[in-house]
Amino acid sequence: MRKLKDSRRPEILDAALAVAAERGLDGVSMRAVAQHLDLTPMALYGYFRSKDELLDAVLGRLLAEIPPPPADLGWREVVEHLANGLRAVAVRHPSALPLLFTRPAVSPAGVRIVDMVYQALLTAGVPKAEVPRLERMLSTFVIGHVSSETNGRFGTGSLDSLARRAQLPPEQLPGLQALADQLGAPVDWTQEFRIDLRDLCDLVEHLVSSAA
Amino acid sequence: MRKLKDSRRPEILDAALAVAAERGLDGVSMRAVAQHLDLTPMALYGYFRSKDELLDAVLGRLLAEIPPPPADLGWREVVEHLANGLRAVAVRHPSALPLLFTRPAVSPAGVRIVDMVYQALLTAGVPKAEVPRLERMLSTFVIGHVSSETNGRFGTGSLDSLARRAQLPPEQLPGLQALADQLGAPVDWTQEFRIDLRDLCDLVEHLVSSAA
DNA sequence: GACTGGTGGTATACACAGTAGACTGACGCA
DNA sequence: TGCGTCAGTCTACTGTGTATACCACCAGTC
Repeated sequence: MRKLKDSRRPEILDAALAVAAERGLDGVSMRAVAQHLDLTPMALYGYFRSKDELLDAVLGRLLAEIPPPPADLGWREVVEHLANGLRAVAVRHPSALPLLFTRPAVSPAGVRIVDMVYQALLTAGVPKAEVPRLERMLSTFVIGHVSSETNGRFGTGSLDSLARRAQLPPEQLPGLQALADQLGAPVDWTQEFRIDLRDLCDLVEHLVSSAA
Repeated sequence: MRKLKDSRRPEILDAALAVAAERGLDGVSMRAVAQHLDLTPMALYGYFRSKDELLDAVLGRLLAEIPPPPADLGWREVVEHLANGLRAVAVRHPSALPLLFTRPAVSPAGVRIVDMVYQALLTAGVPKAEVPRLERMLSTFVIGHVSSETNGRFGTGSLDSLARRAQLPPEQLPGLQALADQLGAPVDWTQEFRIDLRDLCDLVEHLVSSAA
């Protein structure tokens, strides 16, 4: 296993993000990244053993962009800070975001974030045995929401939802029919994200108080 | 835009799933699927306009595998039925699962499922204006959990979590340290999924009662 | 019987992907 | 002077999605 250089690794990750922004994640090829740096593709293999490893590093870079929360925050604020931090990253790098759900976050930055959530839940009074589960639930929601938002699972507006309905006879979709007027309205995703998060923190608090 | 044949579409989707099971989702190439059917790759283009369209159809097939809930279930049971149905699909086709989060579910089967959740929430007494949000929250969790479980975001066991910790000095990870004994234990994902879902349904009920 | 149109494929070819392997040139140090 | 390491190049192989062109068959219909 040959040793890898690391001098220009950050530069390469930036190039990969730039390419992703310009041509989408599928456009991130070794050739494209190399070209962005005026290099040959094979030069990258001195820094990353494979394309997969490069993409893992890109994900690590994304997570590292989340600023650490100030020390004096309460547990809810910590959770919100981290969640909003991830969402801000998503806004900055929407096209790179699918990485979040397609590969495990094994980078140091990822571990650090999980640890902060653990601490937050512990100070909230969650029993030790429940902490890992609730961390998984929260992170699943946050990553899932942010990812759905940017990759289109939540639909790209009313036009889309109308088109989907048209595939089936309306009488087979009573729920959609009953909600016809709600579904046309545009959604403020930032607000929805905040409310969902508040609800989930309420849930945590509820579990704490009912366990006591 | 040429018209597509549909006679052998199901057969092709089965072949794609079989290839995914054998060689992983990345192994699903037009050539591999064709070979599985003793065809040339180009024969598939009579049935699907592109590989993307084929994969969308595979996702539709997965969702169509979820059995419709019996008519006499309460709203919580409907939600649980659908959630467990999706999870069962995930167990049957783990390697195809990343499709769930990487492309929007625009198939009729997907629309039908969303509609059933809408109906469930309405009968639960959720105000119309809140229904779409809660559906998104629930589906985000369900898809996210199932997807995390099968694609490894939840880690592949204690060995993995130990390895992750080793990347950083332990004194930087007080949360992980405090939970050392919990984190080694194996997790019953089926149970965790059920408990999470129960908690989320409790949350829905709480919102209903506090809105009244 | 010839003509037409649709169905269900094949054959060939192109541009692009990841990456193995061998190589080149520059630089620091003995 | 010569050796080792670093940084990057060049070439080539295999595999990918898919456009274009073609062919064989079979049901009607004039």
